[in-house]
Amino acid sequence: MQTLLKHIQSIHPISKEAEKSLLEISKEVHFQKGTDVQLIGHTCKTIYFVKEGCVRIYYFKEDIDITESFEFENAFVARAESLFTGKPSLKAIQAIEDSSLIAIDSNKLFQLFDTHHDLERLFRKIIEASYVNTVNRIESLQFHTADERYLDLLKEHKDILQRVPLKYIASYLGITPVSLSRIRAHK
Amino acid sequence: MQTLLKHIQSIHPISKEAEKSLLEISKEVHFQKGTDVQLIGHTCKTIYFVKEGCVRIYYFKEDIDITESFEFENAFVARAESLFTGKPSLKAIQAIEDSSLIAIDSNKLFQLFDTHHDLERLFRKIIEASYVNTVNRIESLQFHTADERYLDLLKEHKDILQRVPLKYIASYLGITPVSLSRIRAHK
DNA sequence: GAAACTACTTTACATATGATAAGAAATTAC
DNA sequence: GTAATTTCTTATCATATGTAAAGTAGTTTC
Repeated sequence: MQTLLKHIQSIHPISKEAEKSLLEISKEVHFQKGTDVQLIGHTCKTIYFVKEGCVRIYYFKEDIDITESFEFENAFVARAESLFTGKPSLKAIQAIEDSSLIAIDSNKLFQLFDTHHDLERLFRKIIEASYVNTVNRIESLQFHTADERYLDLLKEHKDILQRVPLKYIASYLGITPVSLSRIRAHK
Repeated sequence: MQTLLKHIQSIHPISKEAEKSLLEISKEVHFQKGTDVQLIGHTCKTIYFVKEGCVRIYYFKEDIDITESFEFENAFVARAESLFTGKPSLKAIQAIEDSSLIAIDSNKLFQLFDTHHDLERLFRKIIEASYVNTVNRIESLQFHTADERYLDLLKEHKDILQRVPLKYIASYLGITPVSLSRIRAHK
């Protein structure tokens, strides 16, 4: 749990009481490579923090598996569209490697916001940062070529090729595995 | 200002005192069609609420004008990547029609969060909703054809063709104006 | 260790989108 | 109201990506 507290500290320091309350609604969970952390159709009631390993959010479009996002160590993961609307999610979370996650009960967390103002601020900041990331990703998808997006991804996650199968990377970039192979061959 | 308060009410009701404080840091501003509300290179310190008219966020990629987003009546607009990081923005906000906006001083707003917990919650929810929107937009850019994206946009904003020039719509969809013309011709 | 399966690459062809240029339509300026 | 400017469309050609199929390499299963 120290990893989580340390990460939080770097975003927005919170009181000892808030830390204690947060830990009370958190627990460490483990998932084997390839297994689903959360299933399609399930309403998201948990926010995860990746302590070790990596996960992806994915969904199916007409039977094709599409990776929406990856998260590695020291990042939060949740299916925002379900967590913030209360509707069942069309997406799943899957462990790409054997992973240790810290699961935070979101309903209890939202309740804590009433008594711990600093916790709400912390999570506001986390959401803001995620929002900025997605806005940047839109820019990337809107006007960068697949080629540029591939190179940008490698720059940002230097070890992603060693950790994540290319087929997941392809759909994340918005292209087919065949097209990704072609791009890689031209380097 | 009633429009703003009414909109807020529908998201997360706040106390009379919070409303009063919010109005104290807000003022109505007017922009003529085609003029910039905020300039490129300027650090974003204002959150706007569109009372009337419509605006777009845009930037230049290699001299080409690209529309990142549109906002119409009853929506908030801000350049998130600058507002939440404090860095100068590479983007501008422009009025597409003669527009009446309500300008909220973001630094003062963030200060109010300390005394008005309900205000922070309101804006947390606003950010959450924006975040969900951008996640959905990624999905759209990632695996829908330009054709599908065009039809989706028309469905969501039925009057957009009457209000927004096609060249702005084209770059928003991630395609050239020529390509958009082609898509429209095939309907 | 052989068989089965999965991930990745390569090739050939089809299609969508980009780039450029020219013309038509609409809007703005005087 | 005409001229000038901007916006939009159409046509042509080039290029990137998709689809399908076959082959290779690596991994898993028993």
